[in-house]
Amino acid sequence: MRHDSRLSRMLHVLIHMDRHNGSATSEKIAQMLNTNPVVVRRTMAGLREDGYVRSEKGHGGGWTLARPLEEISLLNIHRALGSPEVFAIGLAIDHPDCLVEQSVNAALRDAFTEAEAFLVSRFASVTIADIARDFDDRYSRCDQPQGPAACN
Amino acid sequence: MRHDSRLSRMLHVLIHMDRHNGSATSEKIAQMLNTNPVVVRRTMAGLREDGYVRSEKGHGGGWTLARPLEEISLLNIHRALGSPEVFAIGLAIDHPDCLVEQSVNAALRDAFTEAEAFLVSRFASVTIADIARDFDDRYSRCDQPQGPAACN
DNA sequence: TAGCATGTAACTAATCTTGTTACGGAATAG
DNA sequence: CTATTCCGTAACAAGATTAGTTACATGCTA
Repeated sequence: MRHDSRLSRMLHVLIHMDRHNGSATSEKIAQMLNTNPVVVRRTMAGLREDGYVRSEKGHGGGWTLARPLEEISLLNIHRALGSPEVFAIGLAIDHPDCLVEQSVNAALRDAFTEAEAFLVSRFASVTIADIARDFDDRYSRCDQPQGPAACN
Repeated sequence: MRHDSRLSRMLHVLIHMDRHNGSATSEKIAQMLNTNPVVVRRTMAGLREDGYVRSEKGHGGGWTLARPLEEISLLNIHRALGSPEVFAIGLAIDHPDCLVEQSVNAALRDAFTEAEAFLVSRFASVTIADIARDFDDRYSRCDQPQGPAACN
């Protein structure tokens, strides 16, 4: 079962956009994510619709942040991506009328519903600015001579 | 992203096996799950290795419960299935040396780790007998004349 | 108006899971 | 001891989903 890494990727992009503060073309972003411009446009479209980024055409165009990172939570981005399915494990619906299946699914549904509520509240409580601050910490530490080799 | 419904299906099967208490062939189970015998054997193999069911070859063979449902938790079955990935959302690893990616992934990993711990403890606290009891409730209720149409 | 950048549809490729076929081995009935 | 039944497993085919790609239209700016 393959992972959906769009959330991780979008957070990555938004922080880079903020720190480099300027506009970035889909081409540039695609290089950053090891993918291609069309995929970037597809993915960023949701963020634009929800007002977190803006896109401009023509010379000097590209993508820019529409709001400060303090005002964007992980949940906001999750939703902007269409609230993709969180779990890779799901319920069987082979015999919807079977009472055994109903009991099994009710039990599993309870557990997954609670776990998702937990995750959602966690996502709501973290802003991208929080993550960017953590990045600043790492960066200042690795800026030292004895720091890690790669700080791109 | 397609769901892995093996957990739900295996719980379903185990309860049926217990309530009908006798052995069931892969063929029978396959019919119950709208699938085919080879898939059943593949999936049940893990449960057998962990000692929850036994399989016997030849005439009158098939699958039987090796332990009472009281002693089998949802977590046991989850593990017997190889502890499949719980989440459909994952971390991007396009640039492992990029400190921004590291910060993003650290934040996401924290959230997912906690959510998974929650789910695991939930799974550990529910036995299949608990679910079977819930089934008994539903069954006794629907046994009434005014109950649901299908009580297979 | 030339060139750059996004928007989007349509198609291709890669991947993953499930379903299927085929055959081997073990147990049992008769 | 032989035919039948059933599991075990490998190997292959089919189906579904996602990411990647191509192509072309639109819009903006110099």
